[in-house]
This record gives sequence, structure tokens and C-alpha cells, in this order.
Amino acid sequence: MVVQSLVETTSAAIQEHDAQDAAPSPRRRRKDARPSELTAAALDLFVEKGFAATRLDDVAARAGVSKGTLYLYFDSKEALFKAVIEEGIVPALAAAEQQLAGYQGTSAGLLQALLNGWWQQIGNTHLGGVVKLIISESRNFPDAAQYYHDHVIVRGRSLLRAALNRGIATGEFREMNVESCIDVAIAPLLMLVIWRYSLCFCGNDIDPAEFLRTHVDLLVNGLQRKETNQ
Amino acid sequence: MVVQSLVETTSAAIQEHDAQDAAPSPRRRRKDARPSELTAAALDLFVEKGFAATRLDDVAARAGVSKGTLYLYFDSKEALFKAVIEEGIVPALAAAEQQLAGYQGTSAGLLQALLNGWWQQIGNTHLGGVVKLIISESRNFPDAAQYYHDHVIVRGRSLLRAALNRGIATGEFREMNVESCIDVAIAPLLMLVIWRYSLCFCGNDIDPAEFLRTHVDLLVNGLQRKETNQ
Amino acid sequence: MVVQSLVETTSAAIQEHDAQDAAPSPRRRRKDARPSELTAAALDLFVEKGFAATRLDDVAARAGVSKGTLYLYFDSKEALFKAVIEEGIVPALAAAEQQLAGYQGTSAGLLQALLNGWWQQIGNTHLGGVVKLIISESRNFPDAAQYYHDHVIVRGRSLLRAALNRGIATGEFREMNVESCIDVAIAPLLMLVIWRYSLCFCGNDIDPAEFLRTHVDLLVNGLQRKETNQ
Amino acid sequence: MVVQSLVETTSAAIQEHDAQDAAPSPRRRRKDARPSELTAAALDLFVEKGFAATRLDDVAARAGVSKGTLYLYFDSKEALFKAVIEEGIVPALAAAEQQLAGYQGTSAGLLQALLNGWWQQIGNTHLGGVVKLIISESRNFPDAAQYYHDHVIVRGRSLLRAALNRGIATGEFREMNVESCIDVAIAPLLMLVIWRYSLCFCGNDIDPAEFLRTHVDLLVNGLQRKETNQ
DNA sequence: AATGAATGAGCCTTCATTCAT
DNA sequence: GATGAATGAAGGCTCATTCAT
Repeated sequence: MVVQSLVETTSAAIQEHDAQDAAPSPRRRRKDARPSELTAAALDLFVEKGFAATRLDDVAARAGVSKGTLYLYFDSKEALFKAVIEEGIVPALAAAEQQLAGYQGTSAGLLQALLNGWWQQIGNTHLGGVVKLIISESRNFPDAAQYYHDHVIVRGRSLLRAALNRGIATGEFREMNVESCIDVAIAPLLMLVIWRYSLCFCGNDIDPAEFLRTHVDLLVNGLQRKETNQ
Repeated sequence: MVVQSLVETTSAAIQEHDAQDAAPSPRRRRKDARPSELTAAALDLFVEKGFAATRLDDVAARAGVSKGTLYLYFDSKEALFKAVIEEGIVPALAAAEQQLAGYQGTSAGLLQALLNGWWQQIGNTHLGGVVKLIISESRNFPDAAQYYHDHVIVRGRSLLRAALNRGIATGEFREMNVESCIDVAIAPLLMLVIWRYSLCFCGNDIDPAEFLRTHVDLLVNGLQRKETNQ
Repeated sequence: MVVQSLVETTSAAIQEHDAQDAAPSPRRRRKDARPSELTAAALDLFVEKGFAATRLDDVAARAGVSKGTLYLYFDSKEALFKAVIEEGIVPALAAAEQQLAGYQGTSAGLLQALLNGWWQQIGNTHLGGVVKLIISESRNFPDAAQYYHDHVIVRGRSLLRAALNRGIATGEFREMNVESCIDVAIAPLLMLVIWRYSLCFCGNDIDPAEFLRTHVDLLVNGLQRKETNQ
Repeated sequence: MVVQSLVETTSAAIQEHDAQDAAPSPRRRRKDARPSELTAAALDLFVEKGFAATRLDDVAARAGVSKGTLYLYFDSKEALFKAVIEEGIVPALAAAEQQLAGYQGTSAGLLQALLNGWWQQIGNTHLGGVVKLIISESRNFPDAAQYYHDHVIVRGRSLLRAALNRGIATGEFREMNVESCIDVAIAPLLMLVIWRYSLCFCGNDIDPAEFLRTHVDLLVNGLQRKETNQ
């Protein structure tokens, strides 16, 4: 039910977004732009403080509107939360589709492209906050988490699975438990995103580029067949 | 200041813990035992719902005491939170110390021992919840996060650094950016813990043992020198 | 002060009403006609939900206009309320004046005519809602209640007083406390109106015609001199 | 469903009331007395301002407690409203039962006793406010109104029906539409109560005793057989 | 004249905290 | 030491009112 609501609202959001480009009356444009301004402000605060600790006054203030204006666009605080998730999912899905385009080259290169692409288009953007938000609030909003899992994570895993299977088929990679490899390959990316929104403020600077390079290096090397001592 | 408080309180907690072992009069033991029942209940709920969304009534109910009793042991909800963190840190530190004991064997084996040990003694216990809690609330409790970082993470990284450096020194591992390797080696472990407290409820079962085996396998293989083409 | 305002506004309303009849240009008529559509919608909702529980959005929606339009005609929600009362008072006064016309016949017949006339022209129309409204809100709008009392109730009582006194003078009715008889004669009428807007929805159907017939029957019989036992 | 809730809660309230007499610890007595203190304060304000216009702050202040205390005893403002109704119904039912006790004398005397009794035990007490409240809010709380109708009004009508039928059977009263007579006999009583809580503040003093005497006088005379022209 | 987006004061409700028992 | 009734500040939400279009 909630999943259905998430889907429908998402479609509506997309259409509304298109309409925005067409009718640029100043008043009208403002009204169309409002929801995404509000969800952007909400995302920042939800990620920083968590859902329960975020006051709608603060969301409104950050968006430069009054508290009541929030309720012109969202029925409740919870509806705002779900809208934030939905807005974070649409671009993630789009990015995933884009990655599906045929790739020519080694499987190692494909793997690297997928991981780097995710980082560039999701992890390193404000959409990364959605990831941390989903994780932090998954127990309070199980259906939002479920939806995110079913549509974003499952799809991402499919991409990696295809790459890994291709590498194994061509003999570029050794035989391994592919599902576990997928999880192990994804984990550092998610952790990097989470890190950016949590302990990164404790002074331990992780250079994302270097982290990614090392991760891909270790992963690809770890997957490749070792010409062991024969 | 709070860090100081955390240190002091931690020391006090340790001493109290010692005192507890020394004077097990039924009356006294009861008094000392109570707080850990309370923090255990609080940890569960903090991890599940987050700090702000957790009601002290629920903590008290789960611990089987009245709400007022909480205030006999903790000055405030925030003090309870810090006590939860502290109680999660003490065993983590102890576990880390234990790992420092001399290890005989390959560096790959040492690495595997460290990672598995952390999982067995921290990640796979209720202490793993502390990790998720720290990450979720790091922005609301920066000094708790800082303290955790400085004492637990830094120490854990030292252990890994030593193992990696030893492997490189002996030629078992190839030359790499050690700091990045540490981060990449830790990330899947943290992610596994986080997963257990969040999206694992979305149906995607990750088998921790298999996940760990794959991670160590890929990591060790990735680190090892390729016996290429001789 | 407010009473004064009610008087003034009422007079103005009457004049405006007259002006309306005189200059029925479509433009002007539209403008003048609007408020009565608005007050009619407001009356319905005020009677049903009470003043405080009625939202102006709902009033506007029922009248088929936007919320802002209400403020083109009424300064505030309270002003709208008073306009509703005033609109209900003007016809009531007119109806009362009409009853003053000379009546030929028995005093019992006059009494019956007055009570039936009030029911036909006030109680049984949408003006009956005003009665319930005045009663429900009399403590929140004491001056509106006062005005209603002074102009409508007092005048109505005068009509009844005249009828009763005439009956007593002619010997048709026995000697009684006329003021109390007035109250007792009016009460069932008011109660009938109130019933129509409240508990009538609980299933106990009161047939107004039968109720009135019985009331007048009992009243006239009760007033008439009994030819007791001589 | 709500009716059921009304019944259950009423029973509980009665039991609690009994318990109060048994355990007069000062603290405990206070706690047991609280709910009725709160409903008493709420009744006053609900009757005066209506449900929607009454602020819980005012209810709490009148009861001499803080706003939060209300929520220790009632789940919501609406639950408080229903409790007020329930507390008004219990004594009304008890009073009705009491009237059922055998009466010796003329039917006219019985009728008079019933009407005066209702006034003394309900109408003229603070329970009269419940009547006005039910009527004012019947559309907003239809099930509360229904319950009041089914249990209080229906029962009251039964008492009057018995008296009227007895009088007709003995020939003391003439043949009439009994159901209509019941309504007409009750209406002035209800109106008197309503008057006390509304327009009575407009200066038209109705002396309840005189009003009742006149009502009974007219009613009984109206019902009695005329000894015409023999 | 008409609209409806925006505002913000106010109210219901929650919950951390206190304290009398 | 333990309880739980009481408190009141804080925050989610509503809605009368305003005003730019």
C-alpha cells in the first residue's frame, strides 16, 4: 500500500517537474519549485539530525518559508519524509538504467566503471544522504526501506552480478560465490557514503578518490585468477 | 568537556565494575547490576528507533522498572545515551587489547584473525548496535562520536596497520597505500554490522560467515603479490 | 457596542436589500446577491458544527467560491457570524409585523394562528437554524444573543401576551400568570426547532404537525375555564 | 462501537467510584477524585463555550491541574468529552430508576411528580448542562447523542407514557395521541434547562418554579376531561 | 472582483523531568 | 531505593487572515 503510494507519488513528481519547464510564470514557477525546495531542506536536516530530532520549523526556515507552507505540499511530517525518499529514488533509478548501456572492455574495467559511476552519480551527490537516511530510519519506516531495497539495491546488485558473471565466464575472474562478492563489493561504497555523513567529522579524513581506487584495486586483484606457482 | 566527561565516566564505570566484582553483597550487587540492565534496554531501543524517537517510558518498561528509577542512575536522557556508549566502548577496548597479544603465523592469517576476531567479539554481539548508534547519532552527539573514533577506531586501525605493514615488510603483501587499505578492509565489517540493524529486515539475507569469508578471501588475494608470468 | 453594530448593520442590510430591488443591473445584482449565498452556506455549517468548529474553507466550498472571496464581503469570521444572525432576524421581524394585523375570531384561534404562523414562517424554514445557532452560541456571542432576544423574542412575547390578555379579558381563558404562560407556550416551539437540528437524527421522529396540534390543543384546553362540578 | 465504549467506560467509572470510598489514602484519594474533578471542569466549559471553542488549558486551569495531567486520565479531548457525557448519564439513569418506585395518587399528581422530580434531580443540577451539551454537539458527536437518546430520553419517555396511559385508563385524562403528549410535556422542561445555559443571560428572568407550576397546571388541565355543559 | 498561495498565532498532544509518598 | 502522578516546555498541525496576481 505504501509502496504503491511511493510509486504513484514518484510519477506525479516527475510530471510536475516537466510542467515546471513549460510554464514559467513567476508565481507559477515558484509554486512548482516549492516541493523540491522543501524536500531538499528536509533531506539535509533529516540526514543530519534524524527524522524524529528534526523540527519542521527548522525545515521551513532552511527552505525560507513559514511552517504552515509545508502543509500546503505535504500532509504530515511523515509524508514529507516519504517524499524525500521518493525524490532520492527517481534519480537513483535513472542512474542505474544509464549504467545498463552496453559496455565494451574487460570485466575488471566494467566493474570499475560501475563502482565509480555509482559514486559519481549517487554517492558523491546529495543523493548519498538518502542512503544514510534509509539506513538510520529503516526500523521506523520499514516500508520506505523495503521500497528502497527492492528498487534501488536489488537493481544495483543486478548490475554487479552481470559484471561478475561475465568476468567468471570469460575466465578473467576466478570462480567465487557471486552473491557474496556483490555484497563485499558494494559495502565499501555504502560505507564511504555513510562515513561522509557521520564520523567524517571526527577528523579522520578519508580521501574518497583514493579509497575508491584502493577498493577497486583490491577487489579486481582479489577476483583475478592467481597464476600460482606452477 | 564532554569528551572529558566520557573519559572520567568511563574510568568511573570501570572502577565501579571492578568494585562490583569485589563486593558482591546481594544488596550492593543489585544496585550495581541495575544500570547495565537499563543501558542494555536503552541500547536496544536507541539502535532500533534512534535516540530522539526512543521514549524513556519504553526503556523503563523494557528494563522492568518504573520511569522514575532511570533517574536514580542517570541524570538525563543524554546521560543515559552516553552511558550506553561508554558501556559499549569498554569491552571494545578490552577486545582490542586482547588482539594485541603476539600472533605467530602469516600476515594473511593475522589479518584474518583480526577481522574475524572483531566480528566475533564486537560486530556479532550486541556491541554491534553501538556502532550503528554512533553512526546514526554522530551529528547529534559529536563528542561521543569523537570519543568513539579516537579510542576505538583509531586503535582498531592501528592493529590493522601493524598487520598490513608486517605483510608488506615480509613481502607477503605488495606495496600499497596502507591507510586506504585499512579503510577498505574495515568498511565491509562496519557495513555488515549496520546491515544487521537496518536493511537486513528487508529480506535480503546476508550470511555473515560467508560474507566474512569472501571479504577476507578477496582482501588477502587482492593484497598478495601476483606471481605473474615467471 | 456590538449591539449598536448589529442594529446599524441590519439597517444597512435592509437598505442594501432595498437598493438591490431598485437597481437590478446584472453586475450589481451579482455583487449584492453574493453575500446571501455566503451567509446561507455559513448558516448551514454553523448550525451543524457550531461556530468554532466550522472552517471558512468549508463555508467557501459550499458557497462555491474561494476562501479569499469571503473576505471581500466580511471582515472576519465573526463578522460573517453576525451577518448570518442579522439575515435571520430581518425576516423574523417582518414576519412578526405581519402577525400584528388585526385578527377576528376567538382568542384560542388567535393563539393557534400565532403559533402556527411562527412555525410556518420561521421554525419550519431555514431561519429555524438561527434559533438553534443563537442558543448554542449565546455565551460566545452575548451581544448577538441579546440583540436577538431584545428584538425577536420580546416582540414575539408581546404578540402572545396580547392574545392571552384578550382571552382573559373576554373570559375565554381563566386568570393565570400571563408571563409564565407565554414562556410555556413558546417553549415547545423552540424545542421543536432545536430538535430538528439535533437529536432528530437519533431516530425518534417527531411529526411537527402532530406535535403542534397537540401542543395547541393542550394549551388552549389548559387555558380554558373548566366548568367544574357545579 | 462507541456506544459500547460508552457503556464499558461508564461501568468502570462506577467501580472506580466505589473503590474511592474504600481506600482513602490522601494520595490515592486524590488520584481517584481527579477524573470527576476534570470532567466537572470540562462540563462547565463545554457547556459555556462549546466543545471546539474550549481549550484544554482552560479546563486544566479550572480543575487546578496542569495541562499534561488531563492526558493521564483521558486519551484525547474527544475522550474527555465522552467521559463528560458518560458521567452525566449515570446519575440520570439512576434518577430515572428511582422514579419508577410505585406511586399512589392521581395520575395528575404522578405527572407532576415526574416532571418536578426530573427538574429537581437533573434539570436543576449541573447535569442539566449535559442536556444542552448533547443538543449543541449532537451533529459533531452523533454516537454520543444516540447513546443519550437511547438510554436517557427513551427511558424518560417511558415514565411519562406510563403516567399518561394510566390517566387515560382511569378516565382522569381524555383520549389523546400519547406519543405527542409526551413530547409536548417534555419540551418545556428541556427548554427550561437550555434557557438556563443560554438566553437566560439576556435579562429575561424565567422563574423556574413558576414556569414549572404553570407548565404542569396547563398540561394537567389540558389533559383533563372537560365537564362541559352537563 | 476573484483567486489561492503564504503566513503565523494558537491549540492539541507528547514526553523528559521532578518529587511526594 | 522505588514508584508513578504531576508538570510544562516543545513540537506537530490547523486555520483565520492577508496579499500578490
